[in-house]
Amino acid sequence: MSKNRVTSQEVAKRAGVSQSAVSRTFTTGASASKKTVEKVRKAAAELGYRPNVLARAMVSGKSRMIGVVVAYLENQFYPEALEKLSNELQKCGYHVLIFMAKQTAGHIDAVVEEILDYQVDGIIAASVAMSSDLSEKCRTAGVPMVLFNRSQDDPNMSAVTSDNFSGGRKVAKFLLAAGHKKIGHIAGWQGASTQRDREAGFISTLAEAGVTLTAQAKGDFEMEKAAEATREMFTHDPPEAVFVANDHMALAVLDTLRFELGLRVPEDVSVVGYDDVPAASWPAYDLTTVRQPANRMVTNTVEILLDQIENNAGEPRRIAIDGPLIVRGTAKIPEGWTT
Amino acid sequence: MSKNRVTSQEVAKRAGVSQSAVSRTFTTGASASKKTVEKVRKAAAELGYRPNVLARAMVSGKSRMIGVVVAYLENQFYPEALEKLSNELQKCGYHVLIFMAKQTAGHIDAVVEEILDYQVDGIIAASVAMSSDLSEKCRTAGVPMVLFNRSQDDPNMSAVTSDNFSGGRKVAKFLLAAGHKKIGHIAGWQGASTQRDREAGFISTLAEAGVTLTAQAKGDFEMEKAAEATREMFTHDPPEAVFVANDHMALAVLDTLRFELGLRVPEDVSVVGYDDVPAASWPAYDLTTVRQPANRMVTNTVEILLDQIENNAGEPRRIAIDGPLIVRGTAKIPEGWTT
DNA sequence: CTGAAAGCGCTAACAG
DNA sequence: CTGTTAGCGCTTTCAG
Repeated sequence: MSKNRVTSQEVAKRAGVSQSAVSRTFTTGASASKKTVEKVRKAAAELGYRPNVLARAMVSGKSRMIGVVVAYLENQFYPEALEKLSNELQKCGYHVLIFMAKQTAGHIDAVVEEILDYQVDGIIAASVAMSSDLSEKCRTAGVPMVLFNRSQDDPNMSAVTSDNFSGGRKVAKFLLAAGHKKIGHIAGWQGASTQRDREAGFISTLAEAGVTLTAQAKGDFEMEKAAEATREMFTHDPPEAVFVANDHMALAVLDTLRFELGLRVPEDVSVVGYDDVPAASWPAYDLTTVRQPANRMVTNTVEILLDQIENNAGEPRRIAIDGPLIVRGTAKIPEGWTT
Repeated sequence: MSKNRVTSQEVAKRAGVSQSAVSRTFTTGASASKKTVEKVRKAAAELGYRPNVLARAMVSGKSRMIGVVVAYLENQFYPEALEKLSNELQKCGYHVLIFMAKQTAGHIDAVVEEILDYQVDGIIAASVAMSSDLSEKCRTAGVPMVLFNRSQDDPNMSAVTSDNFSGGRKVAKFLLAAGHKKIGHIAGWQGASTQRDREAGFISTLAEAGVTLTAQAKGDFEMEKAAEATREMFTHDPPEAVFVANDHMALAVLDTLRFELGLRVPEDVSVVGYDDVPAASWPAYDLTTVRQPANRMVTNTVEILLDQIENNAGEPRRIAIDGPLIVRGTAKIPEGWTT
């Protein structure tokens, strides 16, 4: 039951070549004669040899591991993103070392330290806020980091998001076009840039039309809190329409409205979410929402990170990808609405 | 922008001790005088030193990484399990290297090879079938593996599942007690032990009561296929009740029944699922189902694996944890039914 | 193109 | 308890 990994040394002996010859045939970009390669491959196959990635990492300084920090796996958007991220990275010969973070500031610091201990080549921070201290630490450690679905003021931090401001605008325009006047907003966690940007785009566009929010509440991106916010909001002076800061909360809002408060959607109230998670398209919800283009967000994230790693491409980049409003059944559709 | 990691050597110099002294103060179970430890800790803190996990892994033969193979992240059961798994492992000082597997046989082999390349200390295979070849390979490599939510005939492979046979029985008894006679089953992928066991428990219990399935269809654990299976099943000779092999499919079945076929649940048809994923309790679905005790499954999985790793505990273990039937609103409740 | 030799950063005997 | 000495398995100069 002891570790029985075959070493390059053993392969070398069997192939009748030096250990470095073995290394060369398994190192891309190293030169070895056809004959040598052949002998080595044969011996390796017979022995079941595969290079030890960790040993390689030690000397090359490249572990081919990417640390991924995630916080909200209950929100369907993240498992989906994680899967795509992992697949994309796997395709490029990297692998994901995963870290669950609690949203408490201290914990994230600890988590990043741990990640760094593993000598990852890069870090993807999904849905977590990074202090400048931390990003500074990663920079001095020479480990590039890109924020996924969250952006930071820090100008030398790369970030990929959807265009949340524009998304907020789209929702406002849609609701306005439908003739809604009394409009509410159920917000996520204010510490999140996504929340702030969506809200800013939403409110400013409303303001341009002379409309002010009649109700506002915080759901902190949690279902239970969103349900509670809904109860409160609809007890007093119910709005005709609500923009919920993400789908995860919107599902709870919908359920609360329908099954607890006995309201009809969209007849009594229009609801719009954000993300377009899988559940948003399930008939039971059929949620009108703004789509975050997960595929493109992932592709861009990986591209930026690998660029940083492999080409040491200097400038941090921040990308905001535009996503469409997906019109479904939870919000009144403006007359003559197209697209 | 170059890697600037501080080494134990540098810490040693600054603390005025040998490099091994530094190693000792950071190695649990090594002895160093209070004084030395103090000096070293101080120097380390000033320099921001942290041990390089990979280097440590090289010499100790322990990477403190666990490879986790996952296939169905769309099914809410898995993100939940993954999160718990990762947290539990993190608590024990291990970290998760994640691998997405496609269900094609060849791909899994390749994936396991890659995992092994990273010198993981153990492997958790969630929802994937392992060939005996593969498990054999892991065994010779000295890397213990435990199957999560899937079990294999191979007697020297550890596995943790819920008691799927018993779960299937519970569903059958419940449906029978409600007086249903025409009963259908929408199955998952037959290659999965979970599917086979749930079905066996279900059908055999029905048989004991002299009841035979009036309809049967395959959904392969996919929503779209489950929806298609539902359409077909309810077009001809609709059953009064259906047992769907997991919640993920059951959600699609419910939507198809209600919004496409115009049937009322549970008035026209009773539906029971399996897993008790988060969405099952959302009011829009309110699905009656059998709970898989994710927490206990995870705890057991980690315990078995670490036991194997740290104590080289020989015998493979197979655990099937009993889960309760969660009675909610999608199935007719038998008169006088308790618990 | 190829082998010999020098480490990557760390832990684990081994003497003292 | 402490420093010295070997490596872990591999890539990468460096001579040939």
